[in-house]
Amino acid sequence: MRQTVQKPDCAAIACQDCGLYQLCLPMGLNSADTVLLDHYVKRKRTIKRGQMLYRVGEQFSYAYAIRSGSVKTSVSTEDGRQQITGFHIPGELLGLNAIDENRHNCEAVALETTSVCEISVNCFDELARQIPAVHFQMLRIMSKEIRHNQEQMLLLGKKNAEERLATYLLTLSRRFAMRNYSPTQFNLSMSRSDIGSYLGIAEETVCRILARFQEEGVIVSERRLVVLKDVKRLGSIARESRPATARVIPLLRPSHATFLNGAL
Amino acid sequence: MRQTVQKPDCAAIACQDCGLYQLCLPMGLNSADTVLLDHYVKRKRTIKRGQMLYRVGEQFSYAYAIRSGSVKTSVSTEDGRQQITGFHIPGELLGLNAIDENRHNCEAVALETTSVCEISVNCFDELARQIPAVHFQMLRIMSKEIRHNQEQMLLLGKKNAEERLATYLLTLSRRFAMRNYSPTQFNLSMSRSDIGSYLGIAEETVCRILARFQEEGVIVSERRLVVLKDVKRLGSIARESRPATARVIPLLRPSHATFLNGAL
DNA sequence: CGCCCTGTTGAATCTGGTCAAACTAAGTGG
DNA sequence: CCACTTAGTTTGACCAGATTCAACAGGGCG
Repeated sequence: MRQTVQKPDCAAIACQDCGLYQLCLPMGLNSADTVLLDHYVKRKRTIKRGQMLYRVGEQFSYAYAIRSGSVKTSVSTEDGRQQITGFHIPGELLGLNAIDENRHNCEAVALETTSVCEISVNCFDELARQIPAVHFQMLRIMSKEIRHNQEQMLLLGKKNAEERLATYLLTLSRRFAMRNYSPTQFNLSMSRSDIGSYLGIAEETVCRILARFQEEGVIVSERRLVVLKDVKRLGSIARESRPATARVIPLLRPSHATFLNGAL
Repeated sequence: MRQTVQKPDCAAIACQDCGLYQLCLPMGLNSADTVLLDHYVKRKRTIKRGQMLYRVGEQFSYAYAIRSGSVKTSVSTEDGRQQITGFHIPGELLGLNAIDENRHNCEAVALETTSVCEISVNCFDELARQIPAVHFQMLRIMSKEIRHNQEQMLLLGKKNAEERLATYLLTLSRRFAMRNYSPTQFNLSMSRSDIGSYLGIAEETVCRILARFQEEGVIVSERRLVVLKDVKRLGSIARESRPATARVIPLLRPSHATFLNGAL
């Protein structure tokens, strides 16, 4: 069983190339030995489109780092209406928010064939005890998620369909850019229906607005392929809360340095 | 300056009666000495209705524990539309989600005269180093917020105005019940406009639906006073995602016991 | 080749928003 | 103590954006 796992293994899990850089990169850990050891405990798992990573109510035993592919998370009303709360791409860590209730409170489904890395919660314990910085990273990850959720609430509560779509396309664009993919041309792994569910509008509305954007020359959209033609215009439609020029924020700031316990 | 603060002081901050029980109660700390020491570093602050606790972009220097009163947090679009993301009552901890960017990403405004306890972020560092359980509590607090936000996204994305109001009243009722106030009769500290902003509907709609509920005998509402007359009915209107019978979840579970470092 | 899923477009309907106005409660200042 | 102001609340009338229902197109896959 996993309880008898050795300490270095846990560190390894967090620091290999399995998509967990969200947790380990900012820590500046020496990964030489961890890479060496990561065979021991890393548990890769591959799931096909439509398969579930975890479901509501399920015991929280693992967090998941996405290696490749993409995943949607969602919550539902008792009568089956489903709200997608997020799309997740490689490098992101999933499931941490189950920590409070010890069971997952949303479900995660693969949008395409997806490879993930399971991290046992016990491993987090281990990791966190050894490397205080891991704790801080966990806090940051959750903090980031809260910020995203706030933006999404603003979108769902106050924006009209056009603004929602524009915001959505721009956010995607930025995320791709951050990972060195083209920010103006990309393939969507999610269906129109998924987009609608995420944005709180009907899938027909998604189609209509995309068609309108295309008419106006703002984008070109052909099924799952999207090309942004006029990012500026898109931005003015989106009317976002934050300036488009994202400030570069240092990964770690002095006042939190003690969290790192000298790891940096 | 606060950097020279002694270790016990920080523990004291977290464990006095200043509303921080969200952070310390589950830890089972001996509060005798901490109460004794809490004069040193606790910084109480009282703000009047409409005054701001922190604003967007402001440096993240303090988290706030609410002692009395209530606070709303909100985010806004660049053209001024405001989405209220949460109402906060005594015992709750505010502002932690700024940890990632090191600056507040929402604003917090008092709904009435409100007394808070400022906790320096440096103190969290101190606290967390001494008592690993504090880290775990911070994770839990943020996890809980994420869960709330997910529910709210479901509400904003998929529910109609009636369902939103019903959900809102029931959620309030449960929160009051949890603090040993009457779950069926309470005063709202927020305006109709605030409720509307929170639920993503116009304040006129809030009025209309409340009037309808009253006609149907589900509630009695007189300005800020609300009396729930038919909780069952309200529940069936709300169509919530979770069963009304909330499971009792143990504060700490075995697999996370190591976080506590034997504090329990 | 034909089925099925996804996406697209059209038309009718309706929920909830907007605008406007009246009303209430609570101050405020003379 | 009362006239006046102001903020909050309530109700009505009208309208627009988005949903719903329905029909259809087109790719992908067995």
